[in-house]
Amino acid sequence: MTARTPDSARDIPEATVARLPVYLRALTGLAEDGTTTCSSEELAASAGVNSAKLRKDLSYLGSYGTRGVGYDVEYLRYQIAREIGVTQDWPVVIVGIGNLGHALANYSGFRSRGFRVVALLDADPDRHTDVVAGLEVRSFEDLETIVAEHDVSIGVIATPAVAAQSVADRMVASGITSILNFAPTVLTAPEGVDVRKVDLSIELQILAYHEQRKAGAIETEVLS
Amino acid sequence: MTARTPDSARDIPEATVARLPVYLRALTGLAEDGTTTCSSEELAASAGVNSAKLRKDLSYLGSYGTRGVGYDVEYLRYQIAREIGVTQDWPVVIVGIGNLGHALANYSGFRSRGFRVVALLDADPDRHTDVVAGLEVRSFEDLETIVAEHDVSIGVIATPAVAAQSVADRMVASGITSILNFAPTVLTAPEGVDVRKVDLSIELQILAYHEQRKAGAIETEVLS
DNA sequence: CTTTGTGAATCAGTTCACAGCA
DNA sequence: TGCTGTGAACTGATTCACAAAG
Repeated sequence: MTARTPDSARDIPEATVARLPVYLRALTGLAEDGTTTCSSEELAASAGVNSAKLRKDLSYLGSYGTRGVGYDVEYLRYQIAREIGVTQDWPVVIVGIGNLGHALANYSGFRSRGFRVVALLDADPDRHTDVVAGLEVRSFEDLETIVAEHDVSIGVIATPAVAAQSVADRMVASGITSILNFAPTVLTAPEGVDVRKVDLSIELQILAYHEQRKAGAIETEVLS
Repeated sequence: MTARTPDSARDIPEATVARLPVYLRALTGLAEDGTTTCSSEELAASAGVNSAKLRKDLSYLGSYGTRGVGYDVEYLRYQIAREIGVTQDWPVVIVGIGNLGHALANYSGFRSRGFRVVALLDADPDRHTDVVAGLEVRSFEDLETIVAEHDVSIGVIATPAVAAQSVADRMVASGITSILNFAPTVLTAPEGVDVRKVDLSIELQILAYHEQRKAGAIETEVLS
């Protein structure tokens, strides 16, 4: 056993991991503006966080700044990209090519950030003639073949809620170990398989909650 | 001043607020299955959380359960819906009718959860002839009129990143106080305006980070 | 006897404030 | 002198474990 855990084996807090992509995007923006160096204050402003949090977050990756100066934009950008793992190319399959699946297939932000959509699958044979984002929509039955062929470890679910769990089960069986779920349902997956969800209507409901309280506060003000 | 803050003025932790929509969905599912009563254990399982957390969350709303028995599904569902504010109808405008805007306009989960899309706006005149989800795509210039006419307080941004901040500014100026941002950029808004973001590629990047570490762990195992 | 509702304990995340280095 | 990197203090969220209620 070495005294220090080597390389990228340090454990980074979940909250920090969730912000690294934001910093990466901010740094890309600064680089495009021709900025070569930035302080924690400037980068924090572009990323929409406070500078103490930014510095603490970066400290989990290592000491990539220079005291009295700041950070080299390009160097830091590379270090964060490497830490996240987006310097390599991740093949991805999307299952469920309805409105949302369409939008995801065409989303350029995946391609530009190290993700390559290798296949679009749908259970409905009527969709198998479609070509979306330059890819033919294929049968869900082809999942195993595609996963094996392209060594896919990340799957995206954009099916209706009722189909989502069975799609997830089949993904796991075929060897996928990370799932991004857009279907409005809770998925269960075995230990070792990561599931993240994006729920469009939940975010709106959270806004509605706060909006309702604003209205309440105004009423209270008027009454007082 | 009363000793106890009245009605819904109690303050509920942010983490709890974010889970209430999940409980609401789980309860709707149970109700559809014909379940009339459930324990915290059962509801927690449907929502994908542990039962202690569920009970603590519900305790912020009030005492809606019966000791020794559990919760009445329909009654609890209504109480949570009321607390979130989705018993009323929230008019919403969507700006940016590209692939994602299309998908959002057609998303049935909004309608069924108390949100009514009253207008689709786009800056591109070529899109103004389109009809999406039964609504004509209108000019972004109509924003103020529509917000005033329908008393809109929630706006959804699905434009490219470069346009997002100016759309947000214009929304705020027109009276919108809650914004859901799908554009991959950090928005700034004045005090009193809530902004939430949904970033499709950030979620994938978080999965990639964990996926990369799994691969690393396997390598370490092989070496040891 | 079962299951809720909740103080107390624990754990994670954020902010503060300043020592240490360029 | 200026800005990073980080212990220490603080704040918020989660989990535990049990008293209170039906």
